[in-house]
Amino acid sequence: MSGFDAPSNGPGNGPNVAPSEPSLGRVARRRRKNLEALIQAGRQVMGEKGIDAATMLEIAERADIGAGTVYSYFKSKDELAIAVLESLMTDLAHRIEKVTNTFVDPAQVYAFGIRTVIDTCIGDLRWRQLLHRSEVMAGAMFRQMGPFATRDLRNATQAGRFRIDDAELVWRMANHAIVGVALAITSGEMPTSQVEDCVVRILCMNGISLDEARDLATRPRPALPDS
Amino acid sequence: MSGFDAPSNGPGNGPNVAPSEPSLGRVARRRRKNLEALIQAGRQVMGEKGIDAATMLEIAERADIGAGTVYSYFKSKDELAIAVLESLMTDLAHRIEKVTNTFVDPAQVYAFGIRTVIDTCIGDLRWRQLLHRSEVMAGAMFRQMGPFATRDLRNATQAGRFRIDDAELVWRMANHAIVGVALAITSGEMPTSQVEDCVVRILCMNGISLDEARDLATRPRPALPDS
DNA sequence: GCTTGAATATGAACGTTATTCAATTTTGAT
DNA sequence: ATCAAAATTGAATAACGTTCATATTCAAGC
Repeated sequence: MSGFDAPSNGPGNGPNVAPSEPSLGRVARRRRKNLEALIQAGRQVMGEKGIDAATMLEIAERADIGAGTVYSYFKSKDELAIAVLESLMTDLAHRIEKVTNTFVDPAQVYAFGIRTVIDTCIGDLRWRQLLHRSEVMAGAMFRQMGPFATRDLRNATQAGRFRIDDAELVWRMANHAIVGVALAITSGEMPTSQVEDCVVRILCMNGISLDEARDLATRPRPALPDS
Repeated sequence: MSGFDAPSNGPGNGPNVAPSEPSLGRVARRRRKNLEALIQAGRQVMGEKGIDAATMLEIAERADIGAGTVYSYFKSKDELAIAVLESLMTDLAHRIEKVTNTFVDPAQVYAFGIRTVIDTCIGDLRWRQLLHRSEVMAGAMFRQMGPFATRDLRNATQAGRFRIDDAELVWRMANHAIVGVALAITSGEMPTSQVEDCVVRILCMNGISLDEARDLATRPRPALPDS
């Protein structure tokens, strides 16, 4: 089961909005609603046009918020983009966990996650555009899906399936490799048929043999629940 | 075996720009000179301020070229950035080859290259700024250093040191992992002491055991020649 | 209910900068 | 010298992220 629940707002910077308490004042509630609307609008517009081509004005209008007001929620366009991506990542992480917590092999849990993330990146229209800011994408992925992924890596290591000292390190590298692969596929530089090989190589980073990695990557995968 | 522009062990091949042919017209020669000046200016300005903060005007002025003229050489700012990065990559690839073509173990050749690229990314001030456009960085790296890297991967595979079917695939993933690692280190999210572990994991992608990878990554490395 | 000041929202205005384009210069052949 | 095509120029354009003076909303105190 989920030992980690993704916190709504990570440490460091981020929009300052109180957690959802039922006894919150009207202002705070509206503020929260506007924040949600902004992220939702950001998901739409940025998913359609990409992060760079999306304009703050269009996002603000789609969220029914004044252009300048956005900056009382996010310090910059990039911060909004990060929030949007983190929102997507959190959703996906939870959908993945719904499936994998029935698995018995901890290594397979990780393998399933890797494969699913890649598939989503290249399959979901709304994700594709966002790949073109690799470092933002990988950063959000690292932060939001990290707790899940590193937990799986540690479980598999403890079970003797993987050999990893620093799960965060491995996860970070896997992250960037995933984004790179997805970028290559969506831009037509690589056929979709190679995804499995990519998963194999990412699994190799966990200190297992090529054959073990191949075995893990070719196991049948159940379908994801709808979001 | 390798592609047309795959490097051979023969030294003396200059960077991507051919040596000035005397049979070329005066216009073509001046055009080539301006192109070089532009890339050089781009290396300077973008290396100082990063790709985004560098302005086309400053680059044009530093190259002693009219602001609009740049667009007769490059279709866009991004295209100029790509040329700049490719220029850096080519230089580094040749410096690496000067050292590695004395090695006997083909696997060590690759390992040295990986380590050197990471070190350059995080050590050279001019490279650091450029990391923030990961996808451009990784793309240039893939294209310019690819011929060298895939050749090394294939050599090592043929020698039975690595197990790789598609060298391009592995190189692409290594690429993005390298950029991700460098980004994490330069932004303080990861200590420099972890670089060796990163190299180990990248080597693991080549289908070797963790111990073999560790052995490769810890071999003493000769110094690079100055550019 | 009314007042009030602080928090919040607004969108027009600003500044920056990549890109364009009409005018000008250069080129090489006649 | 002449001319047409190619190359160059830098001022003008347009787009967009961000700021800011003003307006609005809210909840606490009277």
